[in-house]
Amino acid sequence: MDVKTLCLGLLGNRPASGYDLKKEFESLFKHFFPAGYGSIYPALADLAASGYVSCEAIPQDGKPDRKVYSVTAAGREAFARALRKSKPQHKLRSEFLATIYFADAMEQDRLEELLDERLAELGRTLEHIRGIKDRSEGELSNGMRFVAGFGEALASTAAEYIEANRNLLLNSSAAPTRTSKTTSTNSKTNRIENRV
Amino acid sequence: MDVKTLCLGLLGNRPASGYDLKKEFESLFKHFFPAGYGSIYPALADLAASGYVSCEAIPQDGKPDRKVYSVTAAGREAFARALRKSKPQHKLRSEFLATIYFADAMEQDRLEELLDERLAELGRTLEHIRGIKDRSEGELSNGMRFVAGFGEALASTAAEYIEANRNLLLNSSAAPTRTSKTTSTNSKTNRIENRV
DNA sequence: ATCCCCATGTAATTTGTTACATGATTGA
DNA sequence: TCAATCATGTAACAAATTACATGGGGAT
Repeated sequence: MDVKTLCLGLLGNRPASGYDLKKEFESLFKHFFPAGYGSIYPALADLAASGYVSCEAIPQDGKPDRKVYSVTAAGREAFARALRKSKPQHKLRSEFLATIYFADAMEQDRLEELLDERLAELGRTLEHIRGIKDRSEGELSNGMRFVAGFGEALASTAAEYIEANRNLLLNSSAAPTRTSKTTSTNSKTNRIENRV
Repeated sequence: MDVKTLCLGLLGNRPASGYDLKKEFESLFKHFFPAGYGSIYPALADLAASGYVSCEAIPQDGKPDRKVYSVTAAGREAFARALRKSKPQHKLRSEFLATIYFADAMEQDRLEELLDERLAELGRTLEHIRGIKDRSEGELSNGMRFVAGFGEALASTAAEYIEANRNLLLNSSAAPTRTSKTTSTNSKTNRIENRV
């Protein structure tokens, strides 16, 4: 499942131009599968070359032709095959965590800065996802809702974890607090009233 | 912060061979910064060429020389600079979520299979992290504990979310449930009380 | 016997990111 | 006037993954 396959899948919902697809990537896929023009345009060219999509060029004035792509029958089959293909990955690559791993070798200020920046980013992610959910009330499919909720759950857990445990990086006592109902035994120390 | 920088940082704790570093990547970094020999060996060669590490080759019989690398003063400075460098990224690339996004176009069996496989993987991740924590009781630094706890929190949230919402992908009613203490009131609808 | 651990590396390939290249229209 | 939106693409670069290449020793 690469950018190419994803473009093919999105075109299955409705015909679109590369520019349109970029906007879709910016909206729902942003937090778990970002893609830029540099990936999308070549992907569309490849799909067209494989016969999985057809392209209609619509002339416009002042702008390059708007090239609208539609899935072909072969394209639909190829996408269905891709969905059946096993083992979709789920990969995290976090320079943030890698950096925090070396917290001992860092200055407090720098540490605070990193944690705050990450919290801010998580806040933006949450806003973004909620914005999508609000704006498109009834229009989301089950898959879309599931995915949006998943992103929301992960981002809020991450934020809560950072808030609950940042002191662990500054002082040198205490064990990590799980932001969860199972957190159990942190009675007085740092307990989080949490929830989950 | 790439594999090269991470190797440099790890060598700051103790001298090691490429083989040793691989094992460290397999342990604590596995879930957020995986790296294979194909990345590690070239990284060490680069670091040596830059003068950030020195190498001592220890002859062995039947095996290739064991090459043990140690950080130099220049290497320590370079690593400290890297830690001060701003904006460490935190990137997720999930084919899993991308696939689920198209849940409507998939068969139930396939969907179940994907969810179960993901849950199994999350279970393995949790076991892995807890194993590390248990095995190295007092030896973990604050940074390491924070990172391990972070991974644990994310993985368990993901697992709980999938379990709580898989029905959403099968039936066609209901809104996503946030895996949260407030989940409670799913009285008649499926409404979620949620939110952070 | 067979598999896993030890131990190193190179080369090809894949994928994606960033920078480059162009340019009109619309709204603040 | 300035920024944003619309609209497409190519080329260079970066980074990591995978496959290739080799081989002894020890445990089951």
